[in-house]
Amino acid sequence: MNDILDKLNPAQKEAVETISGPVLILAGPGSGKTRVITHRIAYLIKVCKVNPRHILAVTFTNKASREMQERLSQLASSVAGSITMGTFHAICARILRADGTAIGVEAGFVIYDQDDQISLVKRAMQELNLDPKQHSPSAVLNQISTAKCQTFGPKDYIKRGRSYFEEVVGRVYERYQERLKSSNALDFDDLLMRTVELFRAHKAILERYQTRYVHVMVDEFQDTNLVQYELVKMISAKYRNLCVVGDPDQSIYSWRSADLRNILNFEKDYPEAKTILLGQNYRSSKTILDAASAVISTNKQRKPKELWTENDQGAPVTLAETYNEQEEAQFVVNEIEKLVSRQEAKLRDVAVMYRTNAQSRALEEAFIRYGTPYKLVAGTRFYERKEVKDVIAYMRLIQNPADDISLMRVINVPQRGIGERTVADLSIWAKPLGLSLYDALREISGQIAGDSQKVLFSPRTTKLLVDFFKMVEELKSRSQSSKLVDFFDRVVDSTGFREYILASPDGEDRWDNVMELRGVVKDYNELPPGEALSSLLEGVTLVSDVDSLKESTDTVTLITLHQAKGLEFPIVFIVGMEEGILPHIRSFDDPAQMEEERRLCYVGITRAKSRVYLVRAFRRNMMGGSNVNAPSRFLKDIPAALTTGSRPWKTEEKRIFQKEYEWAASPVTSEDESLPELQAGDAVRHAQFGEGVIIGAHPVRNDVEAIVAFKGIGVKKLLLSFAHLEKVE
DNA sequence: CGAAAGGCTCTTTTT
DNA sequence: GAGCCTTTCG
Repeated sequence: MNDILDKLNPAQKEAVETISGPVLILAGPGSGKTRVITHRIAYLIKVCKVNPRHILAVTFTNKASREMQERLSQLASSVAGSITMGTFHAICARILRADGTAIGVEAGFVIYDQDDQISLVKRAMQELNLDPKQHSPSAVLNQISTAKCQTFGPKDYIKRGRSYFEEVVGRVYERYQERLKSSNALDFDDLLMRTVELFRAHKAILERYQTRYVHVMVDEFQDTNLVQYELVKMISAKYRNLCVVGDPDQSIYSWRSADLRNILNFEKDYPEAKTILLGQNYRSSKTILDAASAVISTNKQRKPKELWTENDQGAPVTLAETYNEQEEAQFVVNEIEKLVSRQEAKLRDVAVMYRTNAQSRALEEAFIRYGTPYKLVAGTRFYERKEVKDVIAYMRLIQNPADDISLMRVINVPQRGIGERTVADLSIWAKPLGLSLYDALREISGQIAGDSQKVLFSPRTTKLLVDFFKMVEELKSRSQSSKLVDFFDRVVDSTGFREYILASPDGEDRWDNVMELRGVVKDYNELPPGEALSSLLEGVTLVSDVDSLKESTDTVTLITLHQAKGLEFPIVFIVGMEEGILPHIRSFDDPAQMEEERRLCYVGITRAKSRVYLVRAFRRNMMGGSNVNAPSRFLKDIPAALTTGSRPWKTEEKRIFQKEYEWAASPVTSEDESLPELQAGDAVRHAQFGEGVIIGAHPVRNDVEAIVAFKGIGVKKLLLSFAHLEKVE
């Protein structure tokens, strides 16, 4: 049994053994946090003989939860499955499905994601005759979300409202909640807020959970918001065995209402709390840890804490400057190829991190051009793709016909002649009758049969509406009887979705996405029909992209800095180390946000075990135009002794001049090897870029890369096997 | 009345 | 460059 404690250092051991009362574990990066949590749970079960049913563990992502389950089953095999583990949202969804009826939440509710939330805000604003140009729906939603994270309902919000804007938001908020209710839907924030509401209103229910969960643990506590903390406090109030784990320096979700004060308040709310610092880093080289510390130590709103490692000094941090984002991507790919060919790393050891999703584009292009396998973690996130959301909306509508948002999404997809105007009219007609849009369709179908004289729509439109209604009814009856996959195929088939997708631009790719969704559907196939559908729908709303990150294949990982939290890689590239990108321009006028950018940079660097590359570009194309960005201020904070490569801020002006000159002049040099049919100096034509001159060429893998200066466009690097250059005389 | 085409504005990060 | 909205055409 002592193997649970054997391989732990003194601080880790203390964290594992302190099982009663409140505990705050401050865990630096790479300090074996996951290990401590899993060992602590194993210790509770195996040594203290705690029934696993009595343990609740909250994680930040589903992936973290799965990983913990896996590690746990190695330590305490058989029982690991029976503890409650998951994200706040997943756990709350479970609680509300079980007990939500007490506060009027029906068990069959659907969960609205951000996309749906925006649609609903727009709809609410429309109903209130508010101009979306005057108040942006996303700003309004933001306010609503913030309010919910502080458990302010519409009434509380309106009471507090001071400005004109808040008055408007209050009205929208009220209407928004009404609409959620009539659609039998909850949004992300509702899952949390309404669970708190449930517990406040029904002490008996709360007590049941309090009695069950004797031991409560929360991971990534620095990124919890007020409702989440409230929830945790309520559930653990009876036994006060609450263990929270976090690192204030890695708090990067304040824009999602995460509140660092939770950590400060924890010590206030639980004066008897024991605080344990995990300061030894087992992940990174000394150099990397020192560089990261140098970056984070500039923050003012922070308690310094001592981090150390017994790992080797390791390689210096590589700083690199490139001309633009294409060259930046090129540099990354070349460097990776070098590492791989020297057998210093496999592709799977490498992650390329960036601040904004848009930055992945240039990287992807370079990876594709060189044929280096990669996987993109976000981009257009899978479940947010139009084609995927559309199919899901069909299924949601079938499961919950009250879901107006889903109905509006699909009623004319593929186009069946039911336009905006018709839907608006339908909505206006349904509202005073208290009908959902779907029930309104049912009424209309009934009227046709009953030959009512009330004619709402033209005969043509009426027929279209009735046809749609009948189709959905038909599918609904299917959903009761068929296996989920058969039902899925039926949906895609009888709605005409398949032909519609295949006929659209990039149809093949989009169809592949639908088929990928079908693969997910298969996982639920063995459940009984009714249950299968609702589990599927909940699953697809609450998963994130990191959750599906597989380690098995040997590819480079492209990932945002936010998503990289909690992961580790031997080799990390951070690109876009520029003012305006990292730190992001939106943080310039707010010192608190600037500190968060710094933490983000810190999180990125500390993901690395052995090598870090910090790359920046002089020029970057953003919204059509091209910008010259100064090097990131974070680069300056890393002592020169820890780095290799150019310190860009010294040579910057010179570089800009040289580079701009070189590019503008596009001199035809003689650095070339000769090509099969083309050589330097040849004039060529390209389908997209027009006419140009070959500047140089060199072999790449089993291909040749040509460098071509195009008239009015600039210099491009092209692989001959792809580019189809045509020689011009 | 719906669909297609052109013009406008803004770009962070996500459970 | 893309999504969103408005205008125009059928």
